[in-house]
Amino acid sequence: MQKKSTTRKAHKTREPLTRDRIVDAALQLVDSEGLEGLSMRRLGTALRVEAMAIYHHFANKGEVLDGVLERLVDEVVLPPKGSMPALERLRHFARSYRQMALRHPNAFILVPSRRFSTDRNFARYENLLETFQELGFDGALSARYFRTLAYFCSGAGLADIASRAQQPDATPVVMEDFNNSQYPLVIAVVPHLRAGNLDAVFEFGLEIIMQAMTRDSEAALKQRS
Amino acid sequence: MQKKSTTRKAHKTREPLTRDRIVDAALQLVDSEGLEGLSMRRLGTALRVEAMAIYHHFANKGEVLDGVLERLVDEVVLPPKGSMPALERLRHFARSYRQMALRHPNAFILVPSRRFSTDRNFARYENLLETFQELGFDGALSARYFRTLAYFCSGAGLADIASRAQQPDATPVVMEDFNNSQYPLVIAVVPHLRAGNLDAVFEFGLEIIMQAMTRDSEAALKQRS
DNA sequence: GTAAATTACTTTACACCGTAAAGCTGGCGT
DNA sequence: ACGCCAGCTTTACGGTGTAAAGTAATTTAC
Repeated sequence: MQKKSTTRKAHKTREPLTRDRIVDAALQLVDSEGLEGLSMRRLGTALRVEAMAIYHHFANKGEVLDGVLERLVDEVVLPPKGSMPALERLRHFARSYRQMALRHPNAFILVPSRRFSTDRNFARYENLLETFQELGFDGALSARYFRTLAYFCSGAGLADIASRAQQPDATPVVMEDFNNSQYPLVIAVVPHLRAGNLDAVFEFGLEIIMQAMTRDSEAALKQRS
Repeated sequence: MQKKSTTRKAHKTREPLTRDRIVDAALQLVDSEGLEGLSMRRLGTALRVEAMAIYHHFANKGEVLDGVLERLVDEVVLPPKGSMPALERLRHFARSYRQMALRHPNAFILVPSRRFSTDRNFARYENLLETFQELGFDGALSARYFRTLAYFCSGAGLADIASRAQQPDATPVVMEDFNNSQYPLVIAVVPHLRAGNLDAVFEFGLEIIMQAMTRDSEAALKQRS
């Protein structure tokens, strides 16, 4: 009752602002310019509006960032219940999480650092936890595996982004006189951490967690029957 | 030759600025006020100096942050080579990493998000990789386990910090009408993720990685002999 | 011993930031 | 027809990082 239909109202004036349009523009700005490139004034300019206009839709900049965050987590998909075994669904979830991170390297930092407890997000958790329940895990074990998977995925997202980001100022680690340096083990490892190999590194770690879950799931389901 | 002894010079004037003193004050400021509480002017005030004085020791604010970052990673200890088996040393390293995160919740975000490739840091990597080598891992496997452990630890640091941070504005998730809500699985899991239980959650995930390393190490060392 | 150079810091200034507060303005309900 | 008010703009304030120039003391050069 307090909010009228903002839908069909722009008939001859310009398109009015909406939370959606603002968050769209904000995410686009962050994707292209980086997190520090997002200012209320720049965001206003992108929307052909004065900065203060945004404050009629969001209380402050933090709320805009929360909107962007919500967009990001919405991109992560857990396959629907019947589509594949529970373990495979979790594996897809983890991969989807990582793909989201790589699509939004500048914005991703928001995900593990900004806390958000919206109702919608609780629903997401509930969905995920159903999958753990299918594996036979109780609350304690679900909590542990949920966090283990989340730790791994968010750490991988951050680290991979940092690995891929080539900052122009930094020394490009010239291999010329680095090859016979004092750090032979580093040299042996570096090629395996190039951008093209990070997928395999991620899959390696993910597999370790998945195998542990498989074992515990079999034990839990057997005991239960 | 270009830098004279800046050590004994303050005989009647005040203590002169040094990079160390600046980074000290910066870390202290971040610890007590948060990352966004660190500004060049506030940092100057803390050092009883004008903000611009700092620029005679650091090119810009980013370099100061890099200094703080260096301080943080210096707090993480890998036990010396003879002190205990390689696997135990890595376990201690992981715990030490986590403890550092919990000691500096406001500054920790710098660690997984800021890239830094100082010589000193390469030396640290080399040290760590020696431990993996002891386990019989080649470059590829070292790379994979190194990253898996790092992913897990940095993700855990971030998530635990976010979990512990109670922001005063947020709804304190009133359990009154939440208990018989639509999210029973969330309710079953939440108590296991309270601050007091996060140590156990971390150890759980760490153990999964350690056990995988143990298996692979035994296989690698056996094959080698 | 004096002049020049260097070092360590301050002063001033600029363009940007988030946002509080007040002003405008056109379409709507009555 | 009138007033309201949602949606946007204007102005302003105190903060930010830092470029550029100024100042004072110490060190160096001859």
